[in-house]
Amino acid sequence: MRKQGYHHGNLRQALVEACLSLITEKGPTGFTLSEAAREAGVTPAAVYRHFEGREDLIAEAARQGYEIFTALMEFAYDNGKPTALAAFEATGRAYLAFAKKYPGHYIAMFESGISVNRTPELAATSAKARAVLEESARGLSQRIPEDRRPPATMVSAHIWAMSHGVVELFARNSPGQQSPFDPEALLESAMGIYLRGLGLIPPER
Amino acid sequence: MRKQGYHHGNLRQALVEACLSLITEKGPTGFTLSEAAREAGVTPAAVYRHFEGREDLIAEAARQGYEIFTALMEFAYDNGKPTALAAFEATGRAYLAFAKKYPGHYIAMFESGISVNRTPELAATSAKARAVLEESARGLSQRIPEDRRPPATMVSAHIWAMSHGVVELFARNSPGQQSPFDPEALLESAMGIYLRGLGLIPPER
DNA sequence: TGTACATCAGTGAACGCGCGTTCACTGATGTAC
DNA sequence: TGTACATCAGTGAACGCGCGTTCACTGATGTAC
Repeated sequence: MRKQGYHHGNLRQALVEACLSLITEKGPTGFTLSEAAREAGVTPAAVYRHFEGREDLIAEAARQGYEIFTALMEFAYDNGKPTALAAFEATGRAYLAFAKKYPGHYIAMFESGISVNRTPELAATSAKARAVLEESARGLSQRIPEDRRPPATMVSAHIWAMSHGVVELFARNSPGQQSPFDPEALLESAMGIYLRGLGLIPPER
Repeated sequence: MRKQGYHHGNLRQALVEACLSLITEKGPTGFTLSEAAREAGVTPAAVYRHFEGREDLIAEAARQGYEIFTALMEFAYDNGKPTALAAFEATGRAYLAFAKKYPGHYIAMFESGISVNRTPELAATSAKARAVLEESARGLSQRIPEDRRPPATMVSAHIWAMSHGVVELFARNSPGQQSPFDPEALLESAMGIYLRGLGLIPPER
């Protein structure tokens, strides 16, 4: 972000970071290319040396987000250790932690309207993220007797939807008032009830 | 939307509708006041006869959304008939149906970043909507033995988050590809597992 | 029923503004010899 | 080590554009008598 001479040194990344902080502040469509340039301490024209335009900039922010996201999820999942159940719960917590720690990335990824198929690279990165979630769900659902085992992709979708819903409705100081619930507690309790419903933890605590 | 003479006749509502269709197309911040005026067949200056500006217009769209939403939820809930469980499931389905049928309203309400406390009127309307959801959850959770009964507000929040997550991730042809799941089926199955986890429906189907 | 007049809801011209984008340019950096 | 030169990454001026907002205005409507 700091500029010492005529050459910036790392303008590309500085622009991505300006974009991220503007997204966090004003939403995915609430800022202009010129603003991002200004925040990076540079002329609007300079942006074109690195990106084709605003969309392209946001897409790169999203890509970096998926990169971080995947790493975090993989770390949390830890190849299903110590148990499939614990690993699964850890991914849920990691999802929330990511949304909290990287709000700009999160918005670029899930709220900006940028298509994941915009570039092959973005598609690949996001597919990898999804794969971790699904592998975690698969490990888990294998412990359910085969005849009443739901598809792992479905379980994964359920938890993803729940996590995303919690983030959107309760983790941001979203529509005006702040949340009446602690988002972590909310996700934890929802997952507990859900897993009980799957027969993976005993009905009585 | 049709203009026959010098006077529009119902410009205020026409503007709201233009706003809704633009929101659906381009997102909550992806259109201008002038565009909305144009779509309603009117000069930008005319908008100021009815609204203070863009935000005010969106807020009115959101308010109308909450109005419809509440009515739909109340109809689905039907005072807990025939059973608390059936009524609860009906509200879940109604949530999804609303999001599908009124995407513009839905976005104005939940994605536009318009604070629900912007005007007392908007706050009241949205509180009423939330109340229906909570009453439904309360009726349901009363059937759980008191010593292990979760707070109704929490149950309500869980279902709301799940529904919202399903809408955002799977009901829109959101990030690029269309959904791999039918959103109705996804919500239905998630709610089934969740309710089983609460001990409200038997463990084995 | 007809007329005069007040009110209302729109027009259209004007303004200043910031944006995106292009372009020839220039200062800084890297490298061949 | 020094120098010449190519390349790179930025500048800043220029442009046309559409926006938001204001204003005096005007055409349509409603109403009192």
